[in-house]
Amino acid sequence: MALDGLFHQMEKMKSRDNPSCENCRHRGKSLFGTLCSDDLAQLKPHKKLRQYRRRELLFAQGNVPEGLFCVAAGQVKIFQTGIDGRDQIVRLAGPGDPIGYRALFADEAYNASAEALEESEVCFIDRASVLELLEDKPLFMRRLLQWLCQDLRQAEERMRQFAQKPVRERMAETLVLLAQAFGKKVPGGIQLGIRLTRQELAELAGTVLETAVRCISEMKREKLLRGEGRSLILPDPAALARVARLDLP
Amino acid sequence: MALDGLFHQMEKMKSRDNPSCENCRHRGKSLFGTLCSDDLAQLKPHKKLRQYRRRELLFAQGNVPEGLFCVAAGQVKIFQTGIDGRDQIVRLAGPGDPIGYRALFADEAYNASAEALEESEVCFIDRASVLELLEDKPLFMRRLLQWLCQDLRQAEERMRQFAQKPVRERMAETLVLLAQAFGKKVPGGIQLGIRLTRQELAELAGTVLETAVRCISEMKREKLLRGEGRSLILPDPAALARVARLDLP
DNA sequence: CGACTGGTTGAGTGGTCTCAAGTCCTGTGG
DNA sequence: CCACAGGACTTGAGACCACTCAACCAGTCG
Repeated sequence: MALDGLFHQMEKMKSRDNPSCENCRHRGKSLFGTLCSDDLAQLKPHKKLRQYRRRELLFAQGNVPEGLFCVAAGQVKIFQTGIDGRDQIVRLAGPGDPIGYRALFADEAYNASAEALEESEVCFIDRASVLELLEDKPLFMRRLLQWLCQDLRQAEERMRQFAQKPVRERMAETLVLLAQAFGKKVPGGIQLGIRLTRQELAELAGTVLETAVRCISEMKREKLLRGEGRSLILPDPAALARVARLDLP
Repeated sequence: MALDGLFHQMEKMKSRDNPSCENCRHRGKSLFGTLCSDDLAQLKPHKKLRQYRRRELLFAQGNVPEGLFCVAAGQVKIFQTGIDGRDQIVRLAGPGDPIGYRALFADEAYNASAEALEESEVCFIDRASVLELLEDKPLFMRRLLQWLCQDLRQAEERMRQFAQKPVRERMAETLVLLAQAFGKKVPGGIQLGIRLTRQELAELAGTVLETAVRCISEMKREKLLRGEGRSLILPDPAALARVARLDLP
């Protein structure tokens, strides 16, 4: 009995521990890395952990932000839908990454949608609490500023790539960056640790499904890529990076 | 012509009268809109007004930021140079707009260059003073945050346009936005109040000189544009906006 | 088993880019 | 004021890249 009770207790703690940021292993890197335990405790009642299944929307383009999302586990894609229904993935968010903060702080409707790529757990903090944080904690705002600066640099960088590079190079770059961000070392290369359809790869690289497929097939023929079941392996990321003519790093 | 020259003269005198921000008519909208007169007075010794001639560089990609620029008069283009030497204009800055703040606050080298499009006067505030401002004035940081949010939205928006829209639509959009930002009403339409070469229009729209020229010629044939000497007139901006399939407003 | 989703390939077309003339402006120095 | 050099602009021809449409295959799930 006692044991059973203890076990039950542990289970509860696990699921309630996760929702608390104190022990979140992503805390250091995240937006909340500058907050002390007291701050986090204060934040706790205004925070909910939500579960999302693959394909489920966190929010949709045009909605009004009710709060701030922060990924605890899983992967989320943020994308804009164009006039003809074609989607463009703006960025991917993994554990520790905040979502939807731009619209929230600019006090606008979302101009992108967010969708879980896999089973995900996402923290949600209500609007008022976040804004309060912004008022009271200069370091929080500072961190937020850093985040915006990063995103802005990447967005401008990517804008230029889209304007100047052919699809093949953009696809190579996309794969290299995915490998850097979500890659796992496996014998014989780096495996993409994220589940994306060809359609989604196309939307990342800014092209169309068929063209993306052709690029990937071609790269496989050139031994720059290998397919392992559903996921891709990069035997030589450096070679791919040369194909991409990466100009920053 | 003569009128234009006079106007220029007036502009010059105005800005020569007040190198200090207190009376700057762009103060309200600018980054410094939240600062009181005392703050501005304190800032004064760390501030210099610099003159730039057309084509002159404010800073170059790769440089380390020494401070913050803020346009007092004139026009400045911010652009990135690609691997093959092709330039992409990231944005334009007019009176009241800050320049180079992203790199400064992210503590990185510039990843773009800035060049005066015409005779311009630009305020320069040294790095230490700006960072101090950031520490001491929460409202200043808040304003900065807003600015970053705006720029990020535009960058992401533009990224999608580049990925999804054909050149003709992007060029139409570019012209409409230029008209909104720098247009002057003249009999028979709106005239672009900014001096850009076809090359620069191409770099804004993310294409090549020849293609840009062809788009413009075509639009002239369709009466969507008129050329007045060097500058362009939009007889019917709304029609152009339809061509551009503007999806936000 | 059929419906469905995701992946793959082919054929054809049109949009953009490149290269290569030319012409039109404009600022400059005689 | 003119002449001129050089930059800015314009147009054409050709090649190629990327998109569309269409068909087909391989799993997966009810």
